[in-house]
Amino acid sequence: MNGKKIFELHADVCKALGHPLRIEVIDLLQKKELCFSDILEVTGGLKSNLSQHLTVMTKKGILKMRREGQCNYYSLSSKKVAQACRLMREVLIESLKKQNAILEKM
Amino acid sequence: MNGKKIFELHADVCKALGHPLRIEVIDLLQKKELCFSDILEVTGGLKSNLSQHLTVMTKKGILKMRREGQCNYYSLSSKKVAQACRLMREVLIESLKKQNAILEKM
DNA sequence: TGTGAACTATTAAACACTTAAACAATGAAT
DNA sequence: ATTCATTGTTTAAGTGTTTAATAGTTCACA
Repeated sequence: MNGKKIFELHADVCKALGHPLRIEVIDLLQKKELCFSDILEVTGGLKSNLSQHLTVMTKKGILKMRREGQCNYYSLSSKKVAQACRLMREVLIESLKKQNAILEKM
Repeated sequence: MNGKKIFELHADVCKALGHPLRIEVIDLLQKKELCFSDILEVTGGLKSNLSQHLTVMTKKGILKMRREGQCNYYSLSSKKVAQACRLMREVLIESLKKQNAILEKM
């Protein structure tokens, strides 16, 4: 494997976290597996769009899908996804706090 | 704050991980702070390009920058960035293994 | 055969990436 | 003080990628 190839694959997986709707879905699925229409009900928006985003996340390996009867159930492929997401949320919070502190000094 | 606003900000921070060069930089900075030209030497490519990627990461709060003498030193804003990145790398590895297992069955 | 659940295809608009060139800011040499 | 080299940053243009919206399709099953 070319030395840079791993960075491409890694970035590709990370990219799957880089959309508000996808973050919201990961947040939802932290608690438990849900089917497509359950997710749609919470997130709102178009079915086709949600479907596309779920497909992206599944292809990149951060979600798993299982078909049962007429419903498609989605879940996180690993707890590590939720952990990584939580860590990045903390990075965000710290960054917002820092910005705020700077603003208050002005 | 609008309920969805946090997802946007969160996705924005995650998006900063979604590029091969930026993953490579995070990998490098895990060990220690480095100055621009050190990073450039390892990653290769154009300096203007690297500069832009570093600026993005700094603005999104995942890197810090410090000027010393004629050099700009970059470092991770928090160990959490490295941790999150490592977790996502593990998610990738697991996903690659799974794909491989599927291929071998064929 | 009709219905509910979800996926796929298409396209225009928005956004991100690369490249090259111009532009600071600093420090050293004359 | 002036000039030069070094170290990056900024800007602008062109290209490529991602996203949202719409419409159409598939599949299971009652």
